[in-house]
Amino acid sequence: MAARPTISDVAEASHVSISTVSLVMNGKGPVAEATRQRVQAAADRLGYAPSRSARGLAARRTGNVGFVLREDHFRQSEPFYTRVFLGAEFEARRRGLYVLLSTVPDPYVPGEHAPRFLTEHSVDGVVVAGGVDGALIEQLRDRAIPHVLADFAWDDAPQVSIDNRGGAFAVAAHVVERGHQRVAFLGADPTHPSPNARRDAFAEAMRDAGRPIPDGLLVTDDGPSDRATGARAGSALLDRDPADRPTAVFCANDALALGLLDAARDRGLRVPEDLAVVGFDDVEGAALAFPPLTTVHVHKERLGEAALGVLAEGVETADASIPDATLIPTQLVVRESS
Amino acid sequence: MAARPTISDVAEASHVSISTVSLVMNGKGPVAEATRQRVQAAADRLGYAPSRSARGLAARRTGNVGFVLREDHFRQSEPFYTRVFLGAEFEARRRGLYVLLSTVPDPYVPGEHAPRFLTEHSVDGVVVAGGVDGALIEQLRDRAIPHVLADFAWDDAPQVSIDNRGGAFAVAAHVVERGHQRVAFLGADPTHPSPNARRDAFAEAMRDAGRPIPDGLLVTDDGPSDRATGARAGSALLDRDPADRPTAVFCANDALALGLLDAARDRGLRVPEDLAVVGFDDVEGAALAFPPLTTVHVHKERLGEAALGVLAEGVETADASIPDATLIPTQLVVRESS
DNA sequence: TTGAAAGCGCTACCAT
DNA sequence: ATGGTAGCGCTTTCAA
Repeated sequence: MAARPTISDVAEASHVSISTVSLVMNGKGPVAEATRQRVQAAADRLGYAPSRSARGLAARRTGNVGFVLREDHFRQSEPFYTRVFLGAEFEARRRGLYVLLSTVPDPYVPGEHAPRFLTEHSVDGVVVAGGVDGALIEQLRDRAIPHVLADFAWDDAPQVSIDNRGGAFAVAAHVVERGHQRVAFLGADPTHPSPNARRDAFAEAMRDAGRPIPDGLLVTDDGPSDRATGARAGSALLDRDPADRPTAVFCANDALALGLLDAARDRGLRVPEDLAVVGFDDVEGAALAFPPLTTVHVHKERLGEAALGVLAEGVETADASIPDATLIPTQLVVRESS
Repeated sequence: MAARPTISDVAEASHVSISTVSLVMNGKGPVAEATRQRVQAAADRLGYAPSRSARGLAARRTGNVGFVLREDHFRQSEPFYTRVFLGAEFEARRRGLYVLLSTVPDPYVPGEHAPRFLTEHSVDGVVVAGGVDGALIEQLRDRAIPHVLADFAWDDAPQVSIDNRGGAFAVAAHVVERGHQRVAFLGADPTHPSPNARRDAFAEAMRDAGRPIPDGLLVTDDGPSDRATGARAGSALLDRDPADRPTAVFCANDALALGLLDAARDRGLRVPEDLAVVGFDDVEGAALAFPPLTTVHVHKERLGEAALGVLAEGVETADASIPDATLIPTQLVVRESS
């Protein structure tokens, strides 16, 4: 196998200097159209691709971005953040960047758990997906590593978020239209802003609709937002006196909703006749649930794309122009559980 | 913020040449213990971390490995390959490598879908997880990029696989012990070696046990190994004449088994009384299924670790010494569906 | 519009 | 056991 072609090979083949080849490859500077084409042709013919290492060394930019998320989020049954990652990777590819994925434990000890690429400065910026220990974000800030949070918030760090408010309002309109009088909200993981935002917006919308949610039916569990929590906290809701048991429950995410469905089934309750259930996120399992779950669709890939885009713009323009917040729209998907 | 320290800073601070610092940082060559410690101390004090780019450029190794899997495998509801990736990432971290994750579509067109890091030569080797288009593997071979397949096989490419045979034998022993006389096997995705290996081993074991599986009960669907296929192909199995409807079904993976549970529920069959169901993989959802699924546990992280380990060894020793095959053990987990 | 040349920070070879 | 030094392949002034 011939050795990998270098910029000099291309320069030689197209009878120009390596400087010119560099300009062409980066689409910079003023280059005569004829020259550009000749160089490009030679590069294509030789199968030339610039060396990342050399480029990184000379330009002081690595061309890598980090993507960090909490380990338990990555392992969780429904691939929410996996899809956020896919979106980020897609956008990175478009921009010629590589994504280094790393998970961090919770709690996070900066000195011990820091992703290698942080300590080694081998990324130009970092996307943080979902809730993580604030220590990580502060470490990023202290080291002056550009970062964007996707579906999370911390101090005034730049973020890209889901339109939780819009989704919650749509759900409220839906349950009101269905005529439900006793409606509950079930949330969890109070350290994450999304469940709380959904709760507050939902409570507000129901109040606006003249059906304020009584205190006892507005529950936020301390556990993680997973199916087990949904089953447990949901059970408490369903075991209330039948007279004030809710006829509809809006869960802060699909995992909780699936757990609630488990609890309903255990009690022989029919869904949606005896109990309407609505989730949030629209994960894969929502449509496969029994019955298929009414939920708020979140475009996860787009969230990742947006986060990476915002980060990349900030890194390229090298100023502090990372916008404070970007909102990814949501959409109610009515299936059979409500 | 002070500029990032370089090797020269460390050399200066510890009164040695940069060559010596390099040796120390790489744990190579003969260096006096006193010198080593002095250098190390200076490096720590300055917060020095070698530049990846410079190192890669000089050493002609990038320190990156690629991790490729099919896009639909990555998005799928149960995070099987996600966990394989976690294992690989863990092992990579131990070895000071970065992992670049990329998905490829299926079918795969080499010229069009090749992960960037392949064409840009920015990885030292690649782990391929799960079934992918053979064209990808041939491209790897043609470009002489070291690679290891995890849970897949193609020609004589080095691979790390699951002990499908051992798992299938354990399942056979289990259903025989439970006294089942009419047992079926349900597989899918015939292009992947694992379902087929599970089928063949299971058939062999049942034959050995004097309960050969009749042809009609040994089904391999052409569809993907997912829940929808399980429901569809499972329905066909359950709609057979009651006289020869199976009393137990071993599914090639958990997704199929969950689909079969859906089909059984639709028909009002009780599990395990009317129908015993056994899966394979032990994904998150298996324990949460209704009823909890008996299945064969696969240590997914270990699969990833092993694949990365094998790859790294091969890359480091730079010879063709990548072993042909490594086997990751499995274990039967009996829950309530059988 | 193009070219020459000076690094970027490191590894590895050859001296000493 | 340690140091000097020549690149690795590229970007980026600065000149022409």
